[in-house]
Amino acid sequence: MKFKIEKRLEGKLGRAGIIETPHGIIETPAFVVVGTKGTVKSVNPEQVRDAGAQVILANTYHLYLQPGDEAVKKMGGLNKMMNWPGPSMTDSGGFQVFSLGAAYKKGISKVIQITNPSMLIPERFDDSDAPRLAKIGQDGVSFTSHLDGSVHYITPEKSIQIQHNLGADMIFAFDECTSPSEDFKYQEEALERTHAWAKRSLQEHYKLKVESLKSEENYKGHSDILQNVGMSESGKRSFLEEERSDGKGETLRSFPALFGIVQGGREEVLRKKSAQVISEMEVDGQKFDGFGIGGSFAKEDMSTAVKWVNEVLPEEKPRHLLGIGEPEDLFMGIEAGVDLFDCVLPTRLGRNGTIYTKAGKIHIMNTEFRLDLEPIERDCECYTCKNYTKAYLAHLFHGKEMLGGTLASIHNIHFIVNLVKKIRQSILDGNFDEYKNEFLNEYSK
RNA sequence: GCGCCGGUCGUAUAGUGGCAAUUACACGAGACUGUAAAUCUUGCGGCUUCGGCCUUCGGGGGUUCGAGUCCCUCCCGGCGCA
Repeated sequence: MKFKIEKRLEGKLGRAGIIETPHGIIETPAFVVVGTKGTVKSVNPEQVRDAGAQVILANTYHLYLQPGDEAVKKMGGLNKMMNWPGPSMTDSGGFQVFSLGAAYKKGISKVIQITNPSMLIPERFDDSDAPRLAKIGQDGVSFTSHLDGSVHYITPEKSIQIQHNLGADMIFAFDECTSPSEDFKYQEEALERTHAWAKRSLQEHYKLKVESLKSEENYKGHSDILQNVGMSESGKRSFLEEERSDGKGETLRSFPALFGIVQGGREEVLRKKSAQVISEMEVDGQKFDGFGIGGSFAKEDMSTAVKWVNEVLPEEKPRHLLGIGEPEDLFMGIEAGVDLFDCVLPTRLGRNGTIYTKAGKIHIMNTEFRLDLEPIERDCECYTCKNYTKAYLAHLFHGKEMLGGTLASIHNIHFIVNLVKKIRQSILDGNFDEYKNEFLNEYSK
């Protein structure tokens, strides 16, 4: 994986760039479409592509449970299995430490409304005996499968092994996503754990790289490279510069790029420390290829937290703001130097009948749309808008027809992916602020 | 004509003396941010100062402190016998 910055936002952290992966390039900033179980729910890869998506993200935990990472490997890896030709990523399972752990059955998620102050009580609310499917152990996390109740212990090493088997282009270190309602002491404790796990993730990643290079199948024809294995540090470093060419412009061997994850809750000290530690972390000269910014946020905190982190992270590597995706958040993140976003909202909202428009979100099942013969947006270029009316979509949803969720998801993916593309273009054209104001004025009026 | 069964919120249902009345669907509104999610919450007789108040279980009458529930009668529907 390579990353190149093309243009910066004057006086700000934002930038537009290009990531190169074995499955093609990603023009950044970019929105990554989520396909947790190796499928973007309700839409096929061609529809995802046609909606403008460049890259998708699947989940380690879910694919490990079903069908199993070995099965995915046998099917030729994530991309081949799901017939997705473009760049791909996998999340590490770190979010499930939170969603199936501290957040389990509590109705809390990535972004917490500060309007509920009880969410932000200063002392840690000890509910460790509350029912949860994920429990943090000595050196990993034990998960009780939501599918069949079986228990699985996931360590950083295990997460990386699974992700190597899944074979995405970009993978993430195993981390602990914390809730903003945790107190400083817990955030600090969790952060140390995340850092220790990051180190182990990096170690395991490096180890698997070396093993893979040493293996028979990779040996063939590449003895020159392998002679370096086990030799000097500089030698190791040189062959580990992945995606080397054999002189004919072909990639010899591609490894996933590993992203380290910054945590630290809403604490400035912890966020900055984390960005520092993660960006400097190395194993035998190997560092993280990019960075994830994780954690559950209070909406009001998100912008400052992202800025704290991106001021510290090295600018020559890509940054991914994990799980974030409302339009306002995208402008905020891009302005603050984020290159990649992923979020389930376009597809989840779509399936549940909420549709993005430039004038805000609409509930397609509301009475007012039952006889509305207009497309969702007259000037939208997506398949849904070019071919169907709101009345028909409303009918599909009322009738519980699967196509409703599909068409709404296609539009929502198109809407969000292309919003980010337009923001990127505004950076290149030098009119980011104008575009931002113009869009947000109409969107939130 | 006689006998039996039945008529409850849009629909289908629960309810056999304390009931503004069960459940499901439909309908209305809302939520959803590294997917336990094609899911969940909530409203669904009217008014309300949220304590209540009023009007409701085919129509009418009655028994009772109290009736969707018991009695009488009428209307409507189904089945059976003539």
